[in-house]
Amino acid sequence: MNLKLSTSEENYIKSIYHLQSVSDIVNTNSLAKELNTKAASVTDMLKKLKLKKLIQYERYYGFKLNDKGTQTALSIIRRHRLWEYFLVSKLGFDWDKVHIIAEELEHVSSMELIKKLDTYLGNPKIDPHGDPIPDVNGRLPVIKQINLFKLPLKKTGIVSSVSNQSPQMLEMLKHYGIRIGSQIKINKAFDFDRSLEIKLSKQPACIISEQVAKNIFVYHD
Amino acid sequence: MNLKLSTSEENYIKSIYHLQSVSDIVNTNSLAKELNTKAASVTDMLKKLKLKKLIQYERYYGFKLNDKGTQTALSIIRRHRLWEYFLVSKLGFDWDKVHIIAEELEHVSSMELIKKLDTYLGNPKIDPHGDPIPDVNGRLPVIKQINLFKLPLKKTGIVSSVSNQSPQMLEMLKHYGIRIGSQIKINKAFDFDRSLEIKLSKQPACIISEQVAKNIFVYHD
DNA sequence: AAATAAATTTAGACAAACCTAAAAATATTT
DNA sequence: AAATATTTTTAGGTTTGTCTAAATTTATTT
Ligand SMILES: [Mn+2]
Ligand SMILES: [Mn+2]
Ligand SMILES: [Mn+2]
Ligand SMILES: [Mn+2]
Repeated sequence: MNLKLSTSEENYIKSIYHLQSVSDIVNTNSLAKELNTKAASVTDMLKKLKLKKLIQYERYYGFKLNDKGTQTALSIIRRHRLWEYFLVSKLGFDWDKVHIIAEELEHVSSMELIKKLDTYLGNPKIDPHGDPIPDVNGRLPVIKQINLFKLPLKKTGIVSSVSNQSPQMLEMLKHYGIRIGSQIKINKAFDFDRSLEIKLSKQPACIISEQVAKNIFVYHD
Repeated sequence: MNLKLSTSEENYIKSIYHLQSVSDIVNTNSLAKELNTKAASVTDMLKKLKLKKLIQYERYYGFKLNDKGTQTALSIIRRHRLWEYFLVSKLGFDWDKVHIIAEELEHVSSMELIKKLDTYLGNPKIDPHGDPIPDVNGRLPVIKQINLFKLPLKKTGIVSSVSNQSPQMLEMLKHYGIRIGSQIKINKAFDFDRSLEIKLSKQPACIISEQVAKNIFVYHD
């Protein structure tokens, strides 16, 4: 039995992982929808993944990743997010364009490549969408992120994620020059409309509305 | 019929191109050998590539790339060599390790990715093995390279290729700090043993033997 | 407790890419 | 010109990953 996983097998493993982290009920249909395929194809693949000892699976009963499967998923997610980070920070892609490309790059199998890429990028801990990047051992860094409103005045935070990723929101953030990784400080909080005057490094201060601010999360030590 | 080429189809196209550039006699068997596959599989693929109008093919008679096929090949080679350049110049891989990895990366299909990668790398013209990188329009840059011995004294050349790529040779070059793309100048040529005193930017001058020098090719304007 | 609905699995097929073994075409000896 | 050798193609299979349609199991109504 082949040790190396195919692109398809990897995509299934990753999708199961994601569905599991969102809800406990991971079933054949939801997985089929996630992967743009049919329930019958999912069943076929579940049998194979069970044979490869990556999932627990009893027919009609349900399925979930076992330890080996979880580790595998984390390693694929690591590759995916490192590539996303590369595409944004080095090649200058907008963060809403990188997912589809990383979906292909994540399947390039060289261990050495990912090790060197990680070093080259400076061992980043969060990807351009604010999601944590698992380390070599599959451990997810704990990112103690707080809502921008909870950041004390005049204290520097680093933008770690944005909960609304609609094109409209991304357009605004781009206009303000706010990105994942940006250093941000609150100069003043206005009670009247809960707007905030913020200061980003190398940029003049500006004011953002409550609607924008409440979707921004930062971390600080 | 699917417009996008599969990884396999791309590998076949690229191999045909390479065999054609080496010898006129490109036949089923040589292609099978090049691709580590069997003659029967090659015949199957030749039919498909003909259907996709990438090759001229008459059974028992022979085959070759047509214009569309040649352009396709050059575009794959462009991706391959840009990735090789990236792996060496940015990630610090040794040049003898990058081919296998680029063999996978070349199949990632985003046009935008290659455009941005090219810009990021500074539009390089030669890959780490000294091979020319086709431009966006599939044109191969003409690299007027000369043997290091032909480089006039005190004139700067750029190392463009090395004809001996044995591990022993690569080890020596690494020790001297000589790489594809290095700026190199000849300070003095010794008649006694035909050794050369050379000067690389940011390095003290050093002397290389005739055996080493004769394998080094440079280009200069 | 039936009846009905929903979810899941099986049965059977298909395309892509590969294989082995045999047949057919072409090339080279004798 | 035959005989032999080489090259290439076909015939028929396999594996992977997909599909539709039908069967089976489980869940929800009535
Ligand atoms: Mn993927
Ligand atoms: Mn992401
Ligand atoms: Mn390849
Ligand atoms: Mn190369």
